[in-house]
Amino acid sequence: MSIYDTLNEQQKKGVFTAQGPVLILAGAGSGKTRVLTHRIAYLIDELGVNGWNIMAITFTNKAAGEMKERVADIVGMGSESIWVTTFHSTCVRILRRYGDRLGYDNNFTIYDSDDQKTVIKDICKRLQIDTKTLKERSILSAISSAKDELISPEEFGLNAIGDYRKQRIAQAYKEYQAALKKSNAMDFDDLIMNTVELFKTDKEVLEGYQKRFKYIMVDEYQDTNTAQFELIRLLADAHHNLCVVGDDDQSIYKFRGANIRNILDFEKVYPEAEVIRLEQNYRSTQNVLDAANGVIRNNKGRKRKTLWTDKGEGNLIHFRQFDNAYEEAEFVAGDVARKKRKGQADYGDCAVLFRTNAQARLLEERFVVEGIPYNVVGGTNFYARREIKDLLAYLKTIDNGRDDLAVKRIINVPKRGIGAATIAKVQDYADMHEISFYDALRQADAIASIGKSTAKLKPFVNMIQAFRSKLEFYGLEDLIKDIIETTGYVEELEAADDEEAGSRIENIDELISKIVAFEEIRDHPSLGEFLEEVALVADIDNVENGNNKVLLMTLHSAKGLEFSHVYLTGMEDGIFPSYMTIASDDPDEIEEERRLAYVGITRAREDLTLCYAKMRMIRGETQMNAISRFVKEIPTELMDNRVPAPKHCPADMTIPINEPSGQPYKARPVATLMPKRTAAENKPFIAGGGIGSLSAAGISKGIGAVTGGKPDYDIGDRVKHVKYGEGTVTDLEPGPRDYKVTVDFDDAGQKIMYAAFAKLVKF
DNA sequence: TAGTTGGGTTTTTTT
DNA sequence: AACCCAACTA
Repeated sequence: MSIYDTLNEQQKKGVFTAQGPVLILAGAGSGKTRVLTHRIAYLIDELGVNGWNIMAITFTNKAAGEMKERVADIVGMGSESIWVTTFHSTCVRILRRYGDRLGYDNNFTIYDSDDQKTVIKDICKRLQIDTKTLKERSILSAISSAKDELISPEEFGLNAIGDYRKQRIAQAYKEYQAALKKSNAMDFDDLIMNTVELFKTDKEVLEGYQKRFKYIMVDEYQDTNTAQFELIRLLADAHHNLCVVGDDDQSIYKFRGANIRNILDFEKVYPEAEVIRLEQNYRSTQNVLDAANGVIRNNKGRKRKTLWTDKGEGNLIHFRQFDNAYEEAEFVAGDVARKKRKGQADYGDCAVLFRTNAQARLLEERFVVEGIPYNVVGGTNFYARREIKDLLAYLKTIDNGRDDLAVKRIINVPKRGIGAATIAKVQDYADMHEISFYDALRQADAIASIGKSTAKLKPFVNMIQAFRSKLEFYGLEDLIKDIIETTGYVEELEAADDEEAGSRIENIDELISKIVAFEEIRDHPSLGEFLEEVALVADIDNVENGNNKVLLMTLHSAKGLEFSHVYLTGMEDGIFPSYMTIASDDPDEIEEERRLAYVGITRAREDLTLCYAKMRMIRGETQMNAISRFVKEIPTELMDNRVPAPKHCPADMTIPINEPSGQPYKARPVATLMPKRTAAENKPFIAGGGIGSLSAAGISKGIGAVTGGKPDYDIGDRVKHVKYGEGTVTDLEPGPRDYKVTVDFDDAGQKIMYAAFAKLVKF
């Protein structure tokens, strides 16, 4: 009996074909992760390959972490040394080591989309680009696409000849790259493009990595872009032991540069490639699969694939129609509650999917009312929130003084009376002497034009310098608390005392928790590493399994996940497929949208519910939409089709799909149905959240973040802290928003902390 | 310099 | 509906 016995023939072929290029076309739910993990096990245990020589690339940190775990479970020794990471982390790791060969400092900063926007705005001003006709957003997306295709600013300029608009973008692109380099910063796309550049210009580096990575595997291959493919191609060039796994039907990231040709043309690039199809689905019932197949068969130009399962037919697909989005949300939350009550499903078995993040709002409110624990994945990234970005900017300034953006962000936050005029003068001085903004600040005395304001700049510089020198002696937790204390950041928020301030403070507490957690996990936690980790996390990465909450997320976020019970909401033409793709003359766009529907449907193991709302408020406008064409592509015999019965009717009523207006169900006026609740009114209902909560600010902050209550320990009690170990409580006093507890730890000495996130356990 | 207000804009998806 | 920005006022 070996671990490979449970694999089917095709899966075995995928595992045992270790040499040469391999393309595994893996339908949804066909066990591709099992193939990858067993393949790694086979390489190590049977072929004696050193884990050091294996690289597996995934798209999210979450997927990477899970793969690492599963490999460790089945491989005896040597799984620790395998590189299992995302494209972006891989590139950062390489560039941290060799970035200097491209003219960057190895402690470069990673810019997020917010930072990019700030940079491009400034450039548009300088180049006098009229942002009415040429939007910053379009410029950035043009730059991003160029980088995905490995097109340099120079090349972009050459292609732009004769096209004024393109020429302007080319200028902006050039300026943008210069600005980033000057700030010692890279954006997401640079990480990939620069690594490719490094490999192409530096044989020594490339050969080093080629020698190391004898076996390379790429997951979600259909979502790779041209630059990522080139990166992989270069790495695999010495050994050709490249195994890619993907499903062209699940390619949903074209807007991010994913090049579907990578998968469709794999055999052209590697004519000797072995192609393996995984067509047995182990996830869903026949009905779910038939529904998925019914939709996806309307796409042209896909690789032939027929998914089958030996599971039974299972439940019919439920199709539910509502008058408006409030009723839809009411139904979904109610249905989850009903299933829970009847023991048909637990919260953690359910997921609610939608096309756009904005749709989460109503659903969330309804889940709060019902008291159902849930998590919203995505929306505004935790690290993109203002207060978090502010504090991170302090950390970045301390870590990399060349990051002008970070310095400018915080120089007057909290208010120090340093205004735009002063900043402009400092910048002029910096430009003149070709030094960074921060270095210019340090020489403020020499800037004649500033005058009195010099007195305001000096304390700022001194403060940053002090943080830097103190960092030699204390850890990141002490640093962030010192920053908050010294700058009075939280104090200012407390003074503001509005509703938002409360949730901002909670977010800051959560940031501190994340820093504490980071320091616990790492052996030698450094500031740079923390900032790097933070820059590369995706929302989905923080979703914990096993805390039994309903997950609310976009269809995109749901890729790669599976749930027993899935709700697809907003099944309306104009929402899904989105209006943009319907209006587009490019038929490929609607096909990508259809693939998204395919992804959504195939997330379900047993039970799939599609929801339609006749009316929906979009950007302040009430829209009426037809039933999604994707619903109509599902064979009708697979569906039950009902509108919920009005209160006085005994049973649900069945009506034909094509005549939603035929229903006898009159809604009460929308306004009285579900009056909009303010955040304050929502507070008593708090249900979701918890540490690591990804929910929209304010609505579902967590159990662990509840502040103000008196802890269950007192002065003199012995307590245990997750990091500092055991100690004695020496002081406990009520602070402005939480108890401040002082503990004399046996090993770590005396610490003062807020009770809510100290999480001390009395014993 | 800081805070307010009114007007204009909004890609849908994200590493 | 919500956000962002520019212009205006204190």
